[in-house]
Amino acid sequence: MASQIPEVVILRLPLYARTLAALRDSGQEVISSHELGGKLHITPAQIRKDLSYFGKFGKQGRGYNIKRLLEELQQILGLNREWSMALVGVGRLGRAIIGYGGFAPQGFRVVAAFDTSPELVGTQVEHLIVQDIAELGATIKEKSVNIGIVAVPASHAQEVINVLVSSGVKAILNYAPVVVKVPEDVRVREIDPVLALQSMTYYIKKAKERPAEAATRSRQKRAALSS
Amino acid sequence: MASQIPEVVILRLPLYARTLAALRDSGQEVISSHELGGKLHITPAQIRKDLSYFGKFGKQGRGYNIKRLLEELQQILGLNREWSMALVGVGRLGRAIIGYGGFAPQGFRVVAAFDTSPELVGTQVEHLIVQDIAELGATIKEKSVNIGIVAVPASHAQEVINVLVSSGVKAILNYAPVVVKVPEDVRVREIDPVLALQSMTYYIKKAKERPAEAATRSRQKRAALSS
DNA sequence: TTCTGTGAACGGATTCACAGCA
DNA sequence: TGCTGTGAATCCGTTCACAGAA
Repeated sequence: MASQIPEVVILRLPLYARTLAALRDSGQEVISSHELGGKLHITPAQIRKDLSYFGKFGKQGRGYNIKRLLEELQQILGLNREWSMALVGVGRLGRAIIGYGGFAPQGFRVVAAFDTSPELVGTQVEHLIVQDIAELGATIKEKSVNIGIVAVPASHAQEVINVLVSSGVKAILNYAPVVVKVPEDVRVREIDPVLALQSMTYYIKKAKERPAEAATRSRQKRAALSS
Repeated sequence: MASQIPEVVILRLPLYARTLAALRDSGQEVISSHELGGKLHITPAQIRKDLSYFGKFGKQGRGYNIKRLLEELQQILGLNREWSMALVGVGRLGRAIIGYGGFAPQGFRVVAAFDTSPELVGTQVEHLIVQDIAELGATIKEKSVNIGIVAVPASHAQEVINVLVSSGVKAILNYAPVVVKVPEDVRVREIDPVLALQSMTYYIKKAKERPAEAATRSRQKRAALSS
């Protein structure tokens, strides 16, 4: 029963959490769904409905206590702990991922890096020693890794993901430009800047072809902008 | 009139194009909506409906000619040309973006890089000389840049995007973890691996709390898997 | 008043189902 | 027989609108 929460809702929660964290750091204590919606281009009703799946966090007439709501969201999303991740593929992209400073402050840590290349295995990249992919299963158990990051060429992504999945990983951040097959209980998120670009070019092209009505286009649902 | 094509459809087209390109390279000549759907976890009906917004590209009883359909999609998306991009923010992330090998083969080229730091301006990064952001407007016109890439800290993203927009850029790839405000006729795509991770942790956490029904969860629409 | 929480109404994307062509 | 193209039906997320608490 209960909890069949739409996936889109889950995708928006981290956005709320991020924004609330920034507001908290700026010293603000309370926010209304209207004001939060203004910042995120989301309607106030949407935000209230999303939150209502998880409980009643607001006060009528006032809004939401930022600190309180943030803590609730972190609890819901599991952000009040550290998550260990294993990276596969220590090429140029993989190295950039290891060096990316955005993960650690949010509690995500790359604790192991794997590759197949004999030249790479054994070498040090930042704080990690590159391991052979044969050791993946053992290391994942040993270091309680929950998340895999795939940064290998598209042609090898599926096999790498098979190894991750058979080692028990349930969440994969996939930088390889392919849609992969995974069991029902494994989540994959694709990070692909090229796909993002290729959908934007459609709109640039269209606007150039018919410049007159450029602004008529429907955008994502129009946010009720605050005052 | 006409063309109010849902944005989700446009987001799927590059996926189709990518897959068709791989099939073409593998020598396959024809594909059915059923087979293509199997590779992408998309229902055959969805694919046929998506394509029907743009024309009739298939042959009943046979399927789609891969080369032909790919060319059509490239035409529709504007992928049959080069696109010039300007990068703002030459920190660690910015440098990784400049060095990323995935853009060029798809016709996307970073032709200028900007920063505000006096230490960086004038230095060379790969094939580019870092320019002061004050030169952005002029360079964008000069080099016919259509796309901006933002790789600055969240706190500066909005102002950088304001500059890009006022220089005429209509598409922005935003690596900064903030939702920014842009005019109706400007497209923004966020690239944020942390948000992607933070929504997956929800499911990992949930599965651990109620392991019994882990596999019961509804996934994204179940694809009718091929044979 | 102000703003939340929520059932009901709505709207739009997905899926169905079938006519029709190869 | 096989598979496309597409109106119709369905499903599901979004928005509405209002009761009710502060």
